[in-house]
Amino acid sequence: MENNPEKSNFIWDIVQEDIASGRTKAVRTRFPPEPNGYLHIGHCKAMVADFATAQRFGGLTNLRFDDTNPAKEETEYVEGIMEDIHWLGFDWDGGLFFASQYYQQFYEIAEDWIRRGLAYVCQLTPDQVREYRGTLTSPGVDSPYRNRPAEESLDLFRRMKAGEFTEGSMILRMKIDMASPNMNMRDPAMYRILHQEHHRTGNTWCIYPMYDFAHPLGDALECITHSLCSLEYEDHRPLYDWVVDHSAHMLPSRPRQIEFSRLNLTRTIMSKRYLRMLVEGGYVAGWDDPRMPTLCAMRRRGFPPQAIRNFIDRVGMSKTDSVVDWAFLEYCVRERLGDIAPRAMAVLKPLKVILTNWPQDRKEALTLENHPEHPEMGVHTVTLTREIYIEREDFMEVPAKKYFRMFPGGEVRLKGAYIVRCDGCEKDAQGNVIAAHCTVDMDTKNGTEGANRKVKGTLHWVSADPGEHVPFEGRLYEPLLREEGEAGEETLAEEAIDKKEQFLARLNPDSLTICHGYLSKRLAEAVPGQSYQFLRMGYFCMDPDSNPQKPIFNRVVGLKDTFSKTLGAAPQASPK
RNA sequence: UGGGGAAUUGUGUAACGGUAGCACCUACGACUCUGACUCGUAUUGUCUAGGUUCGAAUCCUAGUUCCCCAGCCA
Repeated sequence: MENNPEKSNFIWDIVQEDIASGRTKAVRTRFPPEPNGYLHIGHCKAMVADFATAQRFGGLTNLRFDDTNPAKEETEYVEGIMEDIHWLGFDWDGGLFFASQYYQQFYEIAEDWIRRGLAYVCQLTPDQVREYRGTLTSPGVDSPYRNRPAEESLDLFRRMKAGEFTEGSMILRMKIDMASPNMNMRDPAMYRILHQEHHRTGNTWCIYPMYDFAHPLGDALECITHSLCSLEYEDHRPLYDWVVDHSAHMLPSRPRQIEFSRLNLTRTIMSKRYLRMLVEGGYVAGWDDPRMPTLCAMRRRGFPPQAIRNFIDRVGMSKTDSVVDWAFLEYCVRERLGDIAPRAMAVLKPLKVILTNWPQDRKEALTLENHPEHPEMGVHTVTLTREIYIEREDFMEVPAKKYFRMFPGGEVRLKGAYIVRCDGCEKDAQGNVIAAHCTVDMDTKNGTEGANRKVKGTLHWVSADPGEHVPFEGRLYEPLLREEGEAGEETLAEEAIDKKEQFLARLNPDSLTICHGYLSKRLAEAVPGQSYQFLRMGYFCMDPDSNPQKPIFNRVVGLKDTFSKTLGAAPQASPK
C-alpha cells in the first residue's frame, strides 16, 4: 500500500525530485526515537514516514536511538521500542545505531569548532542565559564570554569533559547570532555538564551533546539522505543546516530535513508527560493498559498491526495540523478483524431463558461456521440445552419501536439453532426481569427445510449448563477523554484551574466497564493475544492476565451498531 | 508588535492553470440465520476580498484565522 505508485505525498515528491536531479543517489532514512518512554500511535506516523519512504525508493532505514540525555533514558525503553517496531512489521535494514556511539566524533567536531571560533564556553548561569537570549520580539545580547580566546574555551571544554566542573556551571555554545529573529540561532547550547550514568556509555562521559548538535551530525555520519521529522522542528532547520555546513569537512554526507504534521486523534492524549501522569497517578493500570495509545497497550487490547498501518497510510502525509477521528482508527481495526477473526458466541450481560418445551436432559450439538465469508476456516459446535443465556439487552418486556429481538409474543431465531417464541418472563420482588420463557419451534432446526422461515431477529446465546459454558470477565473500553464539548467540560475553561487539573477533569469516567458473562465452551481453547468476533457484540482479544479459571477478554472494538442509535434517539419509558 | 509554518465538506486527504475526487462519519434504502459484512443512494467543501487568465483550489496583491519557537529536553 505504501508503495502504491499511484499515490504520492509531498515528501515522496521531494525525494523523487532529489533522485531525478542526481542530488540523491541511494535513499536512506532513519527512525530516531529517544529511549525515554514507550512508543505510541503518534510515533507510527513517523515510523511509516521513515520506513515506507525508504522502501518506496529501494532505500534503507536506520534505527537510531537518540540517547543524548542520560537523565531520562533507560535500556528498558530501548528494548520496548524495538519490540514495538517489529510488531508493526518494520525492520531496521539500514542498521541499529545509538547517538551515544558518536560521542567521540561529536567531541572532536566540537573542539574543531572551538579552534575555528565557531563555539565557546559560556559561564553564564542558566537564568542569565535566558535573560541574554532576549525575547520573541527583542534581540538577545552577546554573552560576555562570547569572544574569549579559543585556547581558553578549549581548555575549559577539556576540563568540562574531565569532570572538573559542576552541572550548570558552564556550557559550550555555538557562536551564531544573538540577534537572529530565529530564537534557535541565538548561540544555542551544544554541550552541557551532566554527572549522570548513561545507559550505554556508563560514566565515560559527563558532558552530553544537545539535540540540535547531535541530530544533524548523526544523520550526516550515517549518510541519511532525508531526515523526516515533525513540524515543530521547522525553525530548527536553519540550525540543522548550519551545523552540517560548518562541519562538512568532517562528514561524509549532506542530509536534508523535511517536516510533516504530527498525528493527533480525537479523545486521545499523545503527550508523554500526560501519559506518564496517567500511569503514575494510577488512572490506568500501566503503560500497556488497553486504554492507552501506546503500542504495547494497543497490542494487548488486540489492535492488529496491519490495521494500524492501513490507518496511517490512509491518514496521509501533509503539513496541515490535523486531528483524526478516533472512529477512523476503529474502522480500520474492524475491517481487518472482520476478515481474520473467527466467530464465536459469548454473552456479556446474561439473562436466563428457559425453553419450556425442551426436555430437561436433552443436549443437542449444533454446528456453527467459524467465518461466514471464509468456509476454509471451518466450523465449531455449540450445545443447546433447556436453559440458556441471552444478552439482557436482547429482551424487552415492552418492545420499543422497530425492536425485533425477544419480547413476549414475538419470535426470534437462536443463532444456529431453532426459532423460538417468547411466552413471558419471570420477575423478582423488585420487578426486575430474571428469566424469559420460550417455546421452541421444533421444525425449525438450523439446516432443515423448516428453518427457512423468515424471522426478523437472530440472537446469540450460550447454554446455561455449567458443563457447556465458561464464565469470563469482559472488559469494555471507551476513549480515555470525554467528548469535546461534552457536559462537564465547559468548566474547564476557567483559567483558575491549572493544566493538570484541566486534563484530569477531561478524563472519561466510563473508559472501562467490566462485565461478567459466559463464553461458549470452544473459547476455553483461546490463547492470550488471539482475537475473536463475539457474534453481534464486537471483537474481543484474550488478555495476557487470563487464566483457565478466569478467562479475561478485552473488547478491541464493538461492531458498528446502527440500531442502538435509533433506540437511543427515541426516549424510552422502560427502566434499564 | 519578531521569526517559522498551515488553511479544500463534520474529519482526514487528492486535484501541480482545464469536470473539485477518494475514504471515514452521518442519513436513507437493499440484502442478511450477526440490526454486522456487502451493495446502492444522498447531504455538505476550495478562509476572505480584489486581480491576472478563455478558464484559478492552484498564479499575483492585500487581509483573516490557526499552529510552532524565548530548555543546560528531544
